[in-house]
Amino acid sequence: MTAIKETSTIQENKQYALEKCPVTYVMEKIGGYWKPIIIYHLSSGPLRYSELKRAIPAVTEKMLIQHLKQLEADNLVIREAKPVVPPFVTYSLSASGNGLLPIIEAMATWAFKDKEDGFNIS
Amino acid sequence: MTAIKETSTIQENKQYALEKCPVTYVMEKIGGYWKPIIIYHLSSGPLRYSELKRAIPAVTEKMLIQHLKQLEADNLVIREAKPVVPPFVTYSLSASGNGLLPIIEAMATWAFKDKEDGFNIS
DNA sequence: CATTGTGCATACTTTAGGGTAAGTACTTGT
DNA sequence: ACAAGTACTTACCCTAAAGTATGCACAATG
Repeated sequence: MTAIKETSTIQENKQYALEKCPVTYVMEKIGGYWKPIIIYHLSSGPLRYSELKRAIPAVTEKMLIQHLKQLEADNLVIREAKPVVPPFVTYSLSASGNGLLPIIEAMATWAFKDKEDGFNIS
Repeated sequence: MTAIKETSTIQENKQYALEKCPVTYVMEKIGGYWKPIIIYHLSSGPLRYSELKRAIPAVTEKMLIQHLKQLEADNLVIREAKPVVPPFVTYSLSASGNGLLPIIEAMATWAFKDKEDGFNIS
């Protein structure tokens, strides 16, 4: 993962925001471009790595694996690997990851309504 | 064959994600470092620009005004200026902006629980 | 007459994160 | 022999968003 420079105000401010703001906390966990999409795809059941890859064609392998690793590190998804060859790895949502689904749904509801109402081109 | 890149994949992918994913849509609106914090501070009532500035000392004026402008453009906050000098400008949440509060609350609940459960190394 | 306080604007720099391209190890199929 | 499929890894590049620094117009205050 990208090495973080410990002497940047960006990081300091992120710390501030993380403590002050639960939204930022959540963002840290699901804020990557593909994370919510991955979570969405896993919400209907476990998937293999290659299944995810095919389900989200636009994502590159690097991004997919990177986000999966982060999600795993944050205990949102669970990785299970069978020691066979060719490899057999499945990803599924953890309890914590499942807990995000209502939030995502609430967002979807808001987004839908906002898109409707917002015919106001200012 | 001067292959000048006129379209970035980042933008293409953002488009993809925006259409496919309500979370990304919401992120686009409240995804800035300071936006949720601004919204939080406005949730208890309208504030003047300078009051916001003092309420969130860590934010720079550029970021504050930039995010306020974006929030205004997205119809999440309402700017009201009195044509007096010194200027008197207040910001308040719009109906749409208020609609975000339940989401933020849901996030707060999740974040709180996640922090508790997850005394995970990281 | 210089400072303070309002609410911004704008040029320049940094950095975190996303993207590209290529390689790895191992086996099965042709 | 070689391609294809599995699940990654690594080195490097590019950009959008965040940050730094400064300036503006105006009035009241010391």
